[in-house]
Amino acid sequence: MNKPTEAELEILSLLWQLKEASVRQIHERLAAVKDTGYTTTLKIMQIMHAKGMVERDETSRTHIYRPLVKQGDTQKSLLKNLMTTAFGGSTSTLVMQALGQEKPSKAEIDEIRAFLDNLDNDNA
Amino acid sequence: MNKPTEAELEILSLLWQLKEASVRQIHERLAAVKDTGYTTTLKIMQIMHAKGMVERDETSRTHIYRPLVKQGDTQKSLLKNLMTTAFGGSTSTLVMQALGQEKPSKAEIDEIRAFLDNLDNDNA
DNA sequence: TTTTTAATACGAAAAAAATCGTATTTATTT
DNA sequence: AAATAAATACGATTTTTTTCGTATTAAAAA
Repeated sequence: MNKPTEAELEILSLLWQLKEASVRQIHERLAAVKDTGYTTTLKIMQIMHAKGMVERDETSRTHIYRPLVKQGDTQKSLLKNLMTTAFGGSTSTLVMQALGQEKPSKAEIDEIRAFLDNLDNDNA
Repeated sequence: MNKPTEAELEILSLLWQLKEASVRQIHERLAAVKDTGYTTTLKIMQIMHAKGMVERDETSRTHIYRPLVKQGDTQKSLLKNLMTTAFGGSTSTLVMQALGQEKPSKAEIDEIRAFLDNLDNDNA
């Protein structure tokens, strides 16, 4: 599982969200946020395709891209990496930093509580 | 707050842990894990110094480096970045992924519970 | 049909990051 | 004192990532 580059991740993230998209669709969203050229977006998506991170439907002239790498897997590996490099391996430090970031809603908090209860049961 | 590169982060991480260290000390730990040359480590630490990420005591021949960027701040900004790019901004998804990674101990779980309780109080 | 617009392909350049070799200096050992 | 070892400085190279220009092709509009 090869780590996506920063630019690749931005695009992957949009693909996960949209399920599928053309280069132009992706580019428009990127351009709304950062200053970048169309062919740059195109090229990175082509590279991702060459690497097998995405597939594309070429039946019509405008190719439609879909993510091949699973969001969960990528999240997992990036988190693991960050955990060891920046957090000295401490799960709880990472989790608390994340929670402190911006207050999650009550619903989210409860969701996490339930998750913790489950973990705890397994422990006992 | 400039994002450290991957190689810089590895070194920073060791510096946070050790509080201070010579190039050789850092290099030995790095070399235990990955295949890398001494001058490479040196060069990166010099670059970090030039960028103001670390300070160094040059009074003795062997320079002693100390981190200038705070671990918490760096963690925060890296997490925030990861949260938006890979997690579509969802705190709870990130937290649960992290928790699922490898089971935290009961102590850690309780620590996180307490943290959640606090958050929840503020909400109410 | 001609022109214009919108898409991909592709290579090359630019920028960023990492690696390494060599010179030089300082300390330590013989 | 001479030889060896261990450190920094620094430039150059290599590798990786990002950006972009230009050619070509296909569709749409005039």
